[in-house]
Amino acid sequence: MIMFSIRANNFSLEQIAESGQCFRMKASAAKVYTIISGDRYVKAYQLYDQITFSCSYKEYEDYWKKYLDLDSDADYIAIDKLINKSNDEYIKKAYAFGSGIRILKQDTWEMIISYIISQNNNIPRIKKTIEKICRKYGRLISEKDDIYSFPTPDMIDENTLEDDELGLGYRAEYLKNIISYIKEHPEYITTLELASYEKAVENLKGHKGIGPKVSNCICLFALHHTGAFPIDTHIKKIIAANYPDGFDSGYYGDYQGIVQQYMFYYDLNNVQEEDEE
DNA sequence: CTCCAGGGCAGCG
DNA sequence: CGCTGCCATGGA
Repeated sequence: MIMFSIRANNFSLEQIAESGQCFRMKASAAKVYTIISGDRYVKAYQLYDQITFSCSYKEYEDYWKKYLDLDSDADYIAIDKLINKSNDEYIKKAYAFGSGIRILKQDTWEMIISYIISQNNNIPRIKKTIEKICRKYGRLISEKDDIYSFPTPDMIDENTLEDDELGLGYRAEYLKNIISYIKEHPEYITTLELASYEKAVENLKGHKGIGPKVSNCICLFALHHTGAFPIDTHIKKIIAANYPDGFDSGYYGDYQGIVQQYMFYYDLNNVQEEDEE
């Protein structure tokens, strides 16, 4: 098998997989993570700061390096300094807990669909629904590992999205609308990727089923606008419990999206303590 | 049984 | 503008 290794700080496959920003990354019993994006996949294994990938150096350089945000080490050094010099004890705890998180650069089309599904939904069910969509419309890309691609727009028949097996509920109509729109405007995704953060958010919000939260998630996890700060139920809960005078995400400027992810991950995975008051 | 989940929309004022 | 009730689905 072709393999390739790198070393990295501020990087944890486990934390990224459990961070809730990606829905198709999963670990096998041997702590080997399968990372899937569009019609590609790679397996990765981490021992301390060494990460080994089941792909060639070229494939890593061409795609996975950027996908995993491993070309942005300087940003994570900068945010480490920014958090350490602040006096925000909650953020310091959240950062200490999840400092191996990176903001992935995921496929734009895949994130549009995934985050529309995510609304008023929970992570395990979001993952199941996306898996069903891939099996229903996607292509078998690994028989050995039983992996299906995320379908492209033309692989999806909008008229079957309401099938009970998918369990999309009222979200089926939202998907139908955006998929039809993208089929009629093939340049849409590229236009989004070239747009500024402000224009991308506004444009995304113009579609049914995409509001402030979903649009900011797409901006953060696909378009890599790390100044985006999606506010969901967890972030609201964190702010209510820890910031009686409100939370000024602007302090972290272009890195506030990364801070948001530390907060989210800490709230999601640090289950002991908390819940007093 | 109720409550909740990476919210958004329509319909108000 | 901001606020409120409703929206499908499934797991706890």
